[in-house]
Amino acid sequence: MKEEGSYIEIKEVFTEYLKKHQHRKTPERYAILERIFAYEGHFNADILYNIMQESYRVSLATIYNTLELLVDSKLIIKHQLGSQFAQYEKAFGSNTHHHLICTNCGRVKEFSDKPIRLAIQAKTFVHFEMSHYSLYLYGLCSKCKEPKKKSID
Amino acid sequence: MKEEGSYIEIKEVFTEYLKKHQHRKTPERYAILERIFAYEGHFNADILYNIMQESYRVSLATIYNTLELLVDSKLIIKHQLGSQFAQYEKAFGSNTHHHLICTNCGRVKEFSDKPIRLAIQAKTFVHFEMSHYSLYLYGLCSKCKEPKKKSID
DNA sequence: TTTGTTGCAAAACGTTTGCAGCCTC
DNA sequence: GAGGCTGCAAACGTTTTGCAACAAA
Repeated sequence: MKEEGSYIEIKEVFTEYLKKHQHRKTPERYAILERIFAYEGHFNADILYNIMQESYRVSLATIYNTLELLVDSKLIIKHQLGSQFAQYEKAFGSNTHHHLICTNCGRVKEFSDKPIRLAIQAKTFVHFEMSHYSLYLYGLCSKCKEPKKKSID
Repeated sequence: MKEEGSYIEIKEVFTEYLKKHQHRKTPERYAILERIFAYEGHFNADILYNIMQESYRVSLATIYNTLELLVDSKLIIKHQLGSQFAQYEKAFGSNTHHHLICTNCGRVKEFSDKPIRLAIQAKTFVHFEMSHYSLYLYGLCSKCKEPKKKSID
């Protein structure tokens, strides 16, 4: 897995993708990519839309359009973490991680685990070519497990 | 993990759950459970609604209500496999399995893998109590990978 | 110049909710 | 009989779509 750090590199990957698929290199698309690059953590279309208003004004339709391109170009990952709306996160710059989802409050936390990662990566299929994966562990977070004890968290 | 086979046993589990949570034992709820018990594979609320019309007529609202109870009672598992709508499957009668999802055609296949299962089950958290998990592997199925070669599958 | 892309608003989609009547407890 | 559950339809929130204007190629 290549470690892609700078925005310049990410931008190049996106440009290559757009060129290859004969999509246009619009300022909106790069503005969105730039904003995502600077954003830490999970986000959804609405959050991104609100953030964008500060810098480069784009419509929700364009947000969705661009998110789809970014997912297809493997620059971001789309999650459906149980809620109605899709959540996204950068696919570059950070290590593979999994998600803990509290079935009571919906809170999402990330964690990494080498044995799990290795076990999954070791798996190969004759009739399937894996590109990426998502592991979601559901359960109760500390707050919902022990409601009597006030955790600051 | 206890192997629950017959509908009688499943029904008992559900009855226990309803009793414990002071929910009423309505004919609609049992009719839905019975239909799910007989159904093979993944389904969603709409599919279930259509199937139900053949035997016991219930409204979509009741379908959703009952699905939530069944999820809560751990008799079925809810998945968000990338699409807009939730998919469900029985949590009884079959082994733990994971999902292969084709990013091109959306086809879903199941597979089992002991090393992966053990690695995940070995993981414990101080501030999180795992109840269940979902592993989704995304990629290209044989049909979408080699479109020239006709696979019978 | 061509045609993909944009913004806007309306539509679509799965799911949830409000409410009157019903039925379990 | 009280109150949870049902069916129905309307409401909801996210995502998609239709269309005219725009701009990248």
